Amino acid sequence: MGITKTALFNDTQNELALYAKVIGHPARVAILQHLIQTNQCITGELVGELGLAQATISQHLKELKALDLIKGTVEGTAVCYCINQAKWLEVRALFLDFFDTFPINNCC
Amino acid sequence: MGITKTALFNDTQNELALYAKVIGHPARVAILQHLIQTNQCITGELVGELGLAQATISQHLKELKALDLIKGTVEGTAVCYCINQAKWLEVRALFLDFFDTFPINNCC
DNA sequence: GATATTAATCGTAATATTGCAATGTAACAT
DNA sequence: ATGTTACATTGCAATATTACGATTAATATC
Repeated sequence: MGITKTALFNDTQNELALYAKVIGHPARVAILQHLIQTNQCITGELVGELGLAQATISQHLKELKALDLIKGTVEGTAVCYCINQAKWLEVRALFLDFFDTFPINNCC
Repeated sequence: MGITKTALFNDTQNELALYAKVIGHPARVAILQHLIQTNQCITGELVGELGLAQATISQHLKELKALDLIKGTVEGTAVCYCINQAKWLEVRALFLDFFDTFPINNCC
């Protein structure tokens, strides 16, 4: 059906899944990495860097912005994007929590 | 088109996105968490725990197994699943790397 | 062997995602 | 004012994902 039954799961599970999903595309990973490395950049730079059409990049940026992972400010005709540090640290903590609990022993 | 242009991105980006994608569903998050907490469990237990149909759970388990995140061994009519610790640590390192590099200063 | 139990697989429907061309919009430039 | 530049949005096609009923395969039990 293509629709996820979020009601069956708790908030942490849904939240983690939501952020994992947005990271779950190499273009969005590349955008985040680029923003981290350069601290900021304009959309045109990303369109040049990655090999995707402008409309596609814009769409990926929209998804990252929807989850508040990045911020954008208009600078003339250009738009400057950067990581939303507060959110980044929040999501980072979410993943660290998830990965820090791991089984010591194997079985099966 | 629904198809990701993986050729445009580097191995790390594609790998991270791939694992993020599989974590990007609350049912699979719940399965992983349950396996971590109980160290191991059979499919039927998961079907009882989460509120999804047996076929759906089986499908999610298949995806986790496809990425080698979990292992399953047949035990009579049941199948016992557990975390593949080696892979778990590998993926964990991938995400720690990704999140450990973050910008000190904000902009925009 | 017949039958129950457990889980994987198949088939299908509904929805989501990815990607881009075309178009729209806002700010700047001349 | 007109054109230009930089992005966003719209509309669409192709593919992927989610979910489940029905069926199948494998092992137990009687």
